[in-house]
Amino acid sequence: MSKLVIVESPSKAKTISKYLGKGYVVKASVGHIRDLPKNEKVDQGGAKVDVIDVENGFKEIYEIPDSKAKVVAELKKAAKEADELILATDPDREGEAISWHLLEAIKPPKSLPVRRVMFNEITPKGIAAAMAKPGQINKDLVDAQRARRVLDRLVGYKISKVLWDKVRRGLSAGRVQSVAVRIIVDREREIQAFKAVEYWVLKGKFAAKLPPHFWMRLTRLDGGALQLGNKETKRRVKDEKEAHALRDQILKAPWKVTKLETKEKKRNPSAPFTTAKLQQEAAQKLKMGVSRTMSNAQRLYEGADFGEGPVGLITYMRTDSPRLSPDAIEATREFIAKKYGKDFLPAKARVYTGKAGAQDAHEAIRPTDITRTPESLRGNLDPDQFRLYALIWRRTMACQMEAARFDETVVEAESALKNGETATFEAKGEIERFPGWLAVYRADAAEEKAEGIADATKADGDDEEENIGLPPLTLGETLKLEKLETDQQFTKPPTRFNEATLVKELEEDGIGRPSTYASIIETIQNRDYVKKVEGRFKPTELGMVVTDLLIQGFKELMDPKYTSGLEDKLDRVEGGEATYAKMLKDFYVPFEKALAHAGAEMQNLKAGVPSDRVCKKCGAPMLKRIGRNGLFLGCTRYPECDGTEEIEAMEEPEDAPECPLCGTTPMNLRKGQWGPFWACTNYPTCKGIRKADPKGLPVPADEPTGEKCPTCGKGFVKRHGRYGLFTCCVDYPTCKTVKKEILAGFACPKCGGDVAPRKTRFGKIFYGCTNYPKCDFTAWDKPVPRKCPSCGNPYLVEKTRKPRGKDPIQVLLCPKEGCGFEEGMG
DNA sequence: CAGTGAGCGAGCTTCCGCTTGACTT
Repeated sequence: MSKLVIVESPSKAKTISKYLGKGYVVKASVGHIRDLPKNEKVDQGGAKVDVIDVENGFKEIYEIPDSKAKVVAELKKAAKEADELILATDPDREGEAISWHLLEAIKPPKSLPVRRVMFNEITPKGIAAAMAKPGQINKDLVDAQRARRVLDRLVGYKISKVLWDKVRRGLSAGRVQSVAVRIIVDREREIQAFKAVEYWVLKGKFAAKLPPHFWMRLTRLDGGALQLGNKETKRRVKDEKEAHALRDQILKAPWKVTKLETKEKKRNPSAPFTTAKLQQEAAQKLKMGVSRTMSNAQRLYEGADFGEGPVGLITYMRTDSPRLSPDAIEATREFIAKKYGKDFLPAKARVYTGKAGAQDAHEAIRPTDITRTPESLRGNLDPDQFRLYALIWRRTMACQMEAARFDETVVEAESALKNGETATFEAKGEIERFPGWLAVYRADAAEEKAEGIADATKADGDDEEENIGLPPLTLGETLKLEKLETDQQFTKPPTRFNEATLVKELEEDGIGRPSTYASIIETIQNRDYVKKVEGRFKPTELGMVVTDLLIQGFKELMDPKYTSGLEDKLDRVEGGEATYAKMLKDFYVPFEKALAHAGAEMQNLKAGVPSDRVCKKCGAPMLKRIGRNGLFLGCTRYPECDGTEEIEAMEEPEDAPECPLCGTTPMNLRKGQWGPFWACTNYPTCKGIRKADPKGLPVPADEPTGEKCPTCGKGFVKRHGRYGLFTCCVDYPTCKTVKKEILAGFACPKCGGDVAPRKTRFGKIFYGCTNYPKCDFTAWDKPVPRKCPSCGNPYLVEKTRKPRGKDPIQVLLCPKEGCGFEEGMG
């Protein structure tokens, strides 16, 4: 007999199993095992049963989803064979609920002792300490999770239904996704409302007694700070005239050093990585997207095999805490002392604590063994994982090292101008006195450049700062102004969010969790609320309209601060100050009112909502409406007047084609019955069109091959069809002559006929014999006429393999069952 | 290939968080 320990993650189960040794069986729940049913339930009589019984204390139904049936069955079986059940799910709200659900699902006999154990750190010491003081499930924490779950379901499903009714079926809304879209919409509006302000920057090149020459900027006029960036200040050199007048005055004035100050400045290292910080840094320095970062991190967490079974290389990658275990701090300090010397080690360990709202179930993301340097892993990891590991290793090392120290010198030169104003030039110079933690980032700087890692020392500091080499100077020393430059500048609009900066924003407002950041980004794009333009999020017209409607109808929920308010309420449930039912009732009463109001009053895009546009045909106002092809403007007098207009011009790819009939360029991208196509700008005078693929990219024109069609005598062309390139008669499809080279001469292995690409009714492409239905040969992947060197099968197939975190690769493999032959392509 | 918007109304869409593999017409 043994004790059954249940954790959430299979990898964690492996590690803990190793630490606990004999007498324990460690298994994983693989996340949540029960959930609210996805759809409405009906009882035996066919009557609807509420998943959440609002009238009855919000009593909810849970079920085990099909995908989890196997796991639960296994856990049940293991529990039967155990003499003790130890629930060791994560030490947070969700983890507590998983433990409770496990008990409810496993229903262990009364005779089986059940204990709840919390591992705050997966180290031998941490686990031993946790096992020594087991407790029981905290029902208040479970209730808080239930309340969170039920509230999210009520909000998500009920508001989504309102959108189906008012805008379009299939749309969705939720506490997290709708606010994420709102943040992007708000930023877009700021950008639209932004008006650039002109300002001029004056820079002077000065010479002192000793070289080198140095540049100073004019920073103040009559003591008032000048505008030198987006930040508005008292004084602004507003145009060329003013800049040039100032220049004339400055050139005539005498200059000397009026201030010379040198101060020591310290720069401390950043805290260890949380999920959000890792995502930001990986985006900035490795140009790695959020989901790629997470899958690479997952691989590092699951570990690599160095011959003694897999070893996890980093701690858990979904965490909101920058906390390090005492063991890890100790090990890191030891290693720093050994590698860099005592000078680089602060007298006391640096301690990082999480934000107040953080759930702190896991440590920061750090290497499991700090002595495992990136160098020692080179060649054992694939490039992405290596770069990510190096990023994590350095950040962890640096966080326990001494501050970097600089001497910062500020120089000022002041002079009274002829017009009575006092002008001040200023420059800052910086000299490094001690590198401290920067040493970690410098070590292999050259090598990393080759690997495409941006200069890591810069990102923690400010890019704006100018590093000017100042000459030795003395106070009162005369300076010669050798050159004066005037630069026209404009204030810059705010930038759109990219994946990492959006996550940063969400994290700061407490919206979403480390495990969901990547999926939030996916959802808001899948729903067509936002799309990426040059890697940054731009709301679609749909996203803006839906956001506006939701703000009208559900103001509180759409506030970025809503989630933090919710957290406070959940804290009260966790603390036993409020019950599950009370908390939900307080939320639901006003919510139900808002729902009813929205149902009755919310504008309906199908019926049309007023716009500020006027019909070009008849002058009547136009309505913003939604149809099969998205949003458009339609005349209020429809059907008497059928005037319509585009709202959102389609994204025009840069290489707009030339009209094949009249040569006009560029053509317009239009939406037609069968998707986008290119139309001549002179329509309807010229009716030239060009094909476009579903994304709106122009399909290359037909290329004459020089051959003659044997059927009609006209020329043959290479044409880009739905399934790619094929050769056919120019008159296709009038003349249906197609050259039989669809699959590079590949003959059907069953009947010797041709094989052509086909589409299933779901749109998926497969390859089938042209003699269908007489011959039923089909293949999912593109067949290649090459005999399998392993089993002799008459053909191989081309397949794209997508290794996690890596770029997809093309491979050739044998389709025959059990053969397994595979080779890489090019 | 220059569209889309009332009319009938089956059965369907959708949330957030926790965690990893899976097998299509």
